[in-house]
Amino acid sequence: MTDTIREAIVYGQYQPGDRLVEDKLAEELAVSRNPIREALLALEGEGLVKMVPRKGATVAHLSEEETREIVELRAALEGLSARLAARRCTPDLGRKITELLDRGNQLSEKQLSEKDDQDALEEINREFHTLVAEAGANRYLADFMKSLRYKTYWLFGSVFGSRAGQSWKEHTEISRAILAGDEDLAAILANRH
Amino acid sequence: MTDTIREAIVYGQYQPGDRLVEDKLAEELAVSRNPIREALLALEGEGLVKMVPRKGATVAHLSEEETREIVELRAALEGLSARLAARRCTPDLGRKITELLDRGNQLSEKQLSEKDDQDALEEINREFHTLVAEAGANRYLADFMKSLRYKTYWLFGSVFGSRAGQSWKEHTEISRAILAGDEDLAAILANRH
DNA sequence: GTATCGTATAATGTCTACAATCCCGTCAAT
DNA sequence: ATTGACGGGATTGTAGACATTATACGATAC
Repeated sequence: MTDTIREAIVYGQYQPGDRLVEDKLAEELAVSRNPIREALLALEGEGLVKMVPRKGATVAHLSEEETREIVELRAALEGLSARLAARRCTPDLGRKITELLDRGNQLSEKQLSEKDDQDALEEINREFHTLVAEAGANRYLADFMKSLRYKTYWLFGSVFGSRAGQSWKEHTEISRAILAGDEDLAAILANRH
Repeated sequence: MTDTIREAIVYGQYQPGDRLVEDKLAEELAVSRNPIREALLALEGEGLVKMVPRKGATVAHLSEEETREIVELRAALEGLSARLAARRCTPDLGRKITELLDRGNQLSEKQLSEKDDQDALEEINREFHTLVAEAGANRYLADFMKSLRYKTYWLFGSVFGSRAGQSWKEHTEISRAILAGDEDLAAILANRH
């Protein structure tokens, strides 16, 4: 239920500022209001929904200010995450990362015109970040970054495709620094990324 | 409702691992199960409660591993927060911080044996961190750190009192770095703190 | 014509009831 | 004695109904 509504928001089915009326959602999704309320509450915790007591829920409307804050924070935390990964990366995870890198490189060498390829690359992108977070061995950081990534995708989803190739090159460099255990370099690269 | 349960957890009324049965909580707090469910859901989002579908909610049980992760993350983020504060601190906020520092210093010079004084100092401590977060001008970071602070208090609440004096000296130094706009120093000091 | 008050409507907050599921203890069969 | 099936009790998930409150619109007074 939560996932259904979240995707509807992230994929743009509901626009920022739209009211999310419990009765209507309940009818559309063919459940009672109770599960809807719980889903909205969870989404509020993630920052995608804004709830005002006695007034109802709306899709969160991120001001430029907040957008800046999210991007800034994500940049800083990607840096921190990469630093921790460089410090702690186990051989096993290192192998997985290089493996994923190979797959990504193969894909990005092909022409990127096809929709399927782009989707696949995005999926690999996500996996890459997940692996780095795992290597950092800090679940709280990993969870928080996951929600931040959701939000940046939400904010900039449309322009991701065009940067996919560039993005992948940067991943390669970051990985190299992580595998070499160079904390500072990994942090700087990831921050810029 | 949420606040009531959270405090009961943070102040140790419910121990980690304890089951939180909706019916019983509902009866104790004299409401129906519905508000309870919503509160538990919110607390799960904060990480104080663990919910398993169809099995129920328990007070989260933080392993040593997780404790380490929380402390590590908080240290890093306090550093980041102080860095941002040093970069962005407005004159107005600067005044407020020095003001708060004075009040804190006055209090910490008195003997700290009295319970009231300790409580007051803790309150000022909280305000200090809140001000620094505000100066950093990043609400997402500020919110996240607030929940981290809740958790560290929960984990180490009992030993806070003894460190209050020491802690306050460190605050003074951090403030000085922030007001001077020295990002690196502020970050390092706050990280260590 | 404007402002204010009252009422109607719509939406949220809460409660009670019921259905679905899980857990534990008992009992029988091998 | 151990394992597996079966009930009973407890607990969660969901539905529907009621109470409470915010908002919008219209009527009335000035």
